[in-house]
Amino acid sequence: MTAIRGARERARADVTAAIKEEARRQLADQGAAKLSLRSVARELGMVSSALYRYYPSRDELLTALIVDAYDAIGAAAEDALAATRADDEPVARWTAVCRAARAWALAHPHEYALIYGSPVPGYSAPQATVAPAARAALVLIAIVRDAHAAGALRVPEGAELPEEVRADMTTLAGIIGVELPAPALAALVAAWAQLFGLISFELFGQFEGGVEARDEFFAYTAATLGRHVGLG
Amino acid sequence: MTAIRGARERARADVTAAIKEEARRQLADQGAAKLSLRSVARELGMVSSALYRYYPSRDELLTALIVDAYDAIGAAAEDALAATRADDEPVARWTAVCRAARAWALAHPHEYALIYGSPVPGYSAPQATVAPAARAALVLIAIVRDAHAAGALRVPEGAELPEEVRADMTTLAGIIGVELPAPALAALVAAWAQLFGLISFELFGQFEGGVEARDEFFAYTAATLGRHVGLG
DNA sequence: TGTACATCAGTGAACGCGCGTTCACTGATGTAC
DNA sequence: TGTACATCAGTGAACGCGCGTTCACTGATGTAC
Repeated sequence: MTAIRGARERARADVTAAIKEEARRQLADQGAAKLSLRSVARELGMVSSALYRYYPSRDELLTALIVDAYDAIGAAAEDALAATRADDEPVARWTAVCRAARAWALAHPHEYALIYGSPVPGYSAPQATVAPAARAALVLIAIVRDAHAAGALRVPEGAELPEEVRADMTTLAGIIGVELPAPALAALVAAWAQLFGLISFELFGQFEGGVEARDEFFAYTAATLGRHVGLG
Repeated sequence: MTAIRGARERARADVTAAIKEEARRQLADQGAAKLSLRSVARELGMVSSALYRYYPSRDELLTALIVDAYDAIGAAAEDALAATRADDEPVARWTAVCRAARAWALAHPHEYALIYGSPVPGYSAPQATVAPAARAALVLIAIVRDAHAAGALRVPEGAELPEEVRADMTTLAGIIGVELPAPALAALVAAWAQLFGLISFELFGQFEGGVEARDEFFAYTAATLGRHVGLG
């Protein structure tokens, strides 16, 4: 009876989801280091060993949360892009996406720290996290690719791109299937890292006592960053 | 007898240093999360409670390590600057300092993560860490200040600086006692965060599979960053 | 429709681990007269 | 120089905590005939 089997499977899916949800709640509250299978089980009124029917280890649960976090910030970036109009200035679209990423980070500091902070000790990210991790970056890439296709991308001026970096960028362009001049892609990769540097510094307290108008500072800097990538 | 009192005090200083040294060794090996008073004591052949004669709690020991880490990367930056010549191009001096910071981070990943990664859960940085934290940043500031004094600093082009940010930068310039136009200082603060964004992305594995020629990519990007700050 | 069997979610106890911190103590080192 | 006292580093036992994971089990849910 597929309907009855469906019932059992649905129950299983429900409990799996409840476990992940409670785990995410504790992650958001306390951070990854404090997250334990036992406390998740306790909160759900289960015995800790029961969780092993759903996740074979703490690391697997952590992986699920990491994937979710990458997906969440990726979705936030995608939504922000979708909310702009195709004929907005590229740099405006860029800034909108940057602000969305920052807003998500400020709203979910522990989840952000889980994916962009120091690696969790003893945990090494499995293959399953690679694709979700790229999601937010792909949104930035799309903006630049569109601008380039529309002939609205300036070539980044400055020093000659080193040969090895040019090779990396050519390979990378092939992998992600996007046609961009190597210097533009290099600038984009750098900007991507720099964007998260800004967010991390703010979130991890390095701006404390130096920068008070954080929203304005970020918006201004993100726009500057977009212009350095060649967006007008 | 000051000589005899000196002996007891010297012994105390020795043991204090040995504890910190062993703690740093374990931090470098395993990361901050795995660092425990008990294992430090074990390694030193002491009983765990004996450490409390030297550090009143684990957090105090952690604070000492944080201060040391900031001091170490600060010293690396200062040394790199001192190794350049005053008549080198400002952007070359800038790049040298950036590379030194990166080299230190690559050589001391766990110590780097302790100060620039996610905050340690349940630990809040005391006042004592503020001054050492600024040390590396002051080196970058000095380069830009010198260039400005020599009339060799371009004013960052681009959008008008928002009023609130201008105010922050004016205040900040006063605090650190440096005469720089607000847009230049804003670009500098942004570059500072972005520099550590680059280092963190590399160290925490975000470049995995995308950027292989890391040395070249970093050097190129650091130079570009310096030029964006207005160095020529 | 009814019965025998298989699946599988959840239980409860246990293993073995390591942690930070407190406390009463011993015994060596230093101080004052 | 010698003696009585104070300081203080280090000991060892204990408290109380929480963790991840394993394992034999019960009993309800689903399956096959």
